[in-house]
Amino acid sequence: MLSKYQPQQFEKKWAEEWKKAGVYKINKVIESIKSEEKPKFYTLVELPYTSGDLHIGHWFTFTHPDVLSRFKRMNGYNVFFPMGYDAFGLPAENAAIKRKTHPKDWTMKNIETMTKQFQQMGTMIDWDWMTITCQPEYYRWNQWIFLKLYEKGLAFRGKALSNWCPSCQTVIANENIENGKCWRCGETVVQKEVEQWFLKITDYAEQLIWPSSAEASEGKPDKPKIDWPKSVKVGQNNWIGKKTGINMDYPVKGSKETITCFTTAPVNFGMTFIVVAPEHKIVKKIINGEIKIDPKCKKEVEEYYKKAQEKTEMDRLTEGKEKTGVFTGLYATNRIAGWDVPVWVADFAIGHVGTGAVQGCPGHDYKDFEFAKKFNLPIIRVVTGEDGDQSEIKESRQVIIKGMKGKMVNSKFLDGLEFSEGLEKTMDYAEEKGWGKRVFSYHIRDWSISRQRYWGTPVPMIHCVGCGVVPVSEKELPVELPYEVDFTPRGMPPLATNKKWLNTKCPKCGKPAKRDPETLDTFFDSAWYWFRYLSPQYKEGPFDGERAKKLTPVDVYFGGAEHTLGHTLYARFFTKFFKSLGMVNQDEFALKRVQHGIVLGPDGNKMSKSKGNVINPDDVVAEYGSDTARLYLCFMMPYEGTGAWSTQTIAGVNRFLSRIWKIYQDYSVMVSLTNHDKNLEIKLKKTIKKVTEDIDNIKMNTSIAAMMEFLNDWEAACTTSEVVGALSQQYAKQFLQILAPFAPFMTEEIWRNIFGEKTSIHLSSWPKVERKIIEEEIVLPVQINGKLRTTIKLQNRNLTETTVMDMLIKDEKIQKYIGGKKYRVIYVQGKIINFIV
RNA sequence: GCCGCGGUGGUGGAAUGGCAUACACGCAGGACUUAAAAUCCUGUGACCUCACGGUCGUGAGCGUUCGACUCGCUCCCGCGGCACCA
Repeated sequence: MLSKYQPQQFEKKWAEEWKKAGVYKINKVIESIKSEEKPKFYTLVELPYTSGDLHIGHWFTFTHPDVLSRFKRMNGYNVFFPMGYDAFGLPAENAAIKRKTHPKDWTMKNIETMTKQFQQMGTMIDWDWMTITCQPEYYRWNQWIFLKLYEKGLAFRGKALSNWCPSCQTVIANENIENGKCWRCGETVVQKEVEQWFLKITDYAEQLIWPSSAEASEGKPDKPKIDWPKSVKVGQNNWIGKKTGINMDYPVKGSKETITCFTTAPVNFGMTFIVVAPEHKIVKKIINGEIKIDPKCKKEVEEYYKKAQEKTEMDRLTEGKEKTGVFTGLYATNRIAGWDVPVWVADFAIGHVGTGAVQGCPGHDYKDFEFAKKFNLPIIRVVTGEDGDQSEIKESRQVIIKGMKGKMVNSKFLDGLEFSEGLEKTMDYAEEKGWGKRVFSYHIRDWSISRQRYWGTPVPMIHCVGCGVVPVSEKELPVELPYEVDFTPRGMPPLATNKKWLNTKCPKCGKPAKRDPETLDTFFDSAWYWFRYLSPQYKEGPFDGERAKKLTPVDVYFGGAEHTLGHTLYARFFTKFFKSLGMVNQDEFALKRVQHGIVLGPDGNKMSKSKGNVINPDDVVAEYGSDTARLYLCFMMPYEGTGAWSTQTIAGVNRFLSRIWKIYQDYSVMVSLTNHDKNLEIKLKKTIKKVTEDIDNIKMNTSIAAMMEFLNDWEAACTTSEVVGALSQQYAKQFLQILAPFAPFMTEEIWRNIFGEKTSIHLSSWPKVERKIIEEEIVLPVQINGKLRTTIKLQNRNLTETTVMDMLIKDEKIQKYIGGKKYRVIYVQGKIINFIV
């Protein structure tokens, strides 16, 4: 009697068996790196946040990496696929406040439930090898790294206008603002001047720029190939925002002042005014009387400055697009064009962007144009070379924009030049004359890492009245995060409320001093965690350098696209910093980056409790088992894709596994196979090849499709040949092996119980891939004038054109098209034949 | 506005420049059943045709090619990122 496919009967059993036998022990990986017999493979998945809700999206994220890891292991790699949790952070603290519990208790409980759910997945993760960022064993090294950064001048205390979330009561990073709102709570972010800790990521701006693909491929044979998505590289480069330009100096008439404007395109022959930001030093000097101007103008400037102060930067940039501004009464000299331009104050200029002053070229820039139009300033468009309307160029090198009010100016300066050449010449000229200096500018800003909240790594610094800011000595680490703290929002850092913790002695002078009550941004925690994964218990440093040498860089890093501008950039920054300290010798921490999409609810919406469309992995496992869930998640769409969960498709995938189960049941009753199907064997070899290539390229959906196709053929062969199985045991086992990374439980059950194997299928070696598979028969498409008209069966794909032509010329159908006409033939051996009549 | 990615059946999606729509879902018809579920078989891009067969067809339009979903150019639409960035 053949049994039905009932995964619930054996999945738990194998999970326990694997654990008992230590099939997935990382210790074994660590032992074998010493011998260097096997190549290493480091699979990394972004460490999940301990939200407590494990939803099917987590499974989706982890299944593909698990399949790849199992596959690599069967292919002889020493695979390192560790796990950890991102356990500090605001959501835990907010949840604890809401539930009247403690962030630590809440977090640790979540880790427990999440781990249990994860374990059902049947991943090859070793759950005894974990890294949890909220534990002192981990954050102690955050503090150590912070001290190193401080030592190198890369961590500094600064006062800056910062993004402040009034609801979370903390500073948040630029990268974590979505449409002017806090990424975690959705509250509108305001600007507030706050003193805080920064990391000088700007010092690494140049190093963090991804080389163009041309530069990257410029023969560096010793360097490994870095394969990151274009979207990430381009996105990060835009964020770093390196621009070449020039700082132009404009002397202010009747004073010793100079206004410097940064520009990437010095269109000085179209420049008709200057705008300075309200924060500009010129404005301060006007207000304090250092620069004398017309009293009426002064009054207007003062009022405008006051109004601008009341607005946050966000208000200034978002409220309407209507330009505002006032004239200062001052003029500055545009020495290149040879005329004076009025100086205005306007809040569309921002103090910290460029030099805080804009040279207004309304003929070339849209916002300058708007400003000029509103305040009736001249608008000149510079036209050179072949640009613009030729008839007007004859009159002058500069032409007024059609329909715009303005003035015409003659200049021989740009004669005969293309526009871009004109810009170059202007820059050269300005530098030569000492009126300007070429500079680079970057968009990226220093990384604010202070958080005025409780649940994070304490900043290992002490504030002493006499000595100032003093670092905690390395020996004193960790500065433990105290449990007893009032962390409800009170407008001050919660740690400051625990006086016992706060008050300490200055390490320098020994007098009473206070600890820094701030905590580190959790992106600090995740900027280096994969190094800690190598040795979670290591006590001599953040990680074991020997292991880092053997196991890093990461081979594939799986994660979300939302971390393009935050986490992955910080992680690259830390890697380069570690390299500068000699701790590692790699430029990039991950050779390949793969980004997952999102599993939507069955209704096509993002899963959320309020919509009631959340798919719980536990329910799926109860209904179909883990193998089906895993297989479905791999089959439903490519890893990068986003799509809805389908209760119908998963039933189809379950059907596929049932059919496999059934076909293997035959082997338990089979005595001997008399009629092994040679054709099917060739199909299997092709399937093995396809599956091997596709898993390597993380195209799990098409590898499953290939296996489905094979099963269809196999079943068909079983009925036609009237031989149970149709495939000898040797090959039936191979098919089971290529399915094993996807369906670890079922394949193990069959491997052991039906084929009687003594060791796990997951420790077996991947079937050999045959490079050249000789097919007994192929079908060649025949085209007439590029259109498919018929096909022809060939004994093999290596037949010559003459042979094929001999066969075809007799064909009636072909004769219908080519009979009596002139034609020529294109024959691609084994692929296609095309008659051009 | 700038940058990046995409547009293929009813649906999810396949196709080193070489048979477009693999695989799956759904749907339709059939077998089994007293009946249903499950399972199995057949069909399934559109249009014309009783049929054999033919025409059209990968967002639109040009182009390169014996041959284009794939390469080039010009548009249209959708998604994502950045942005009063000087």
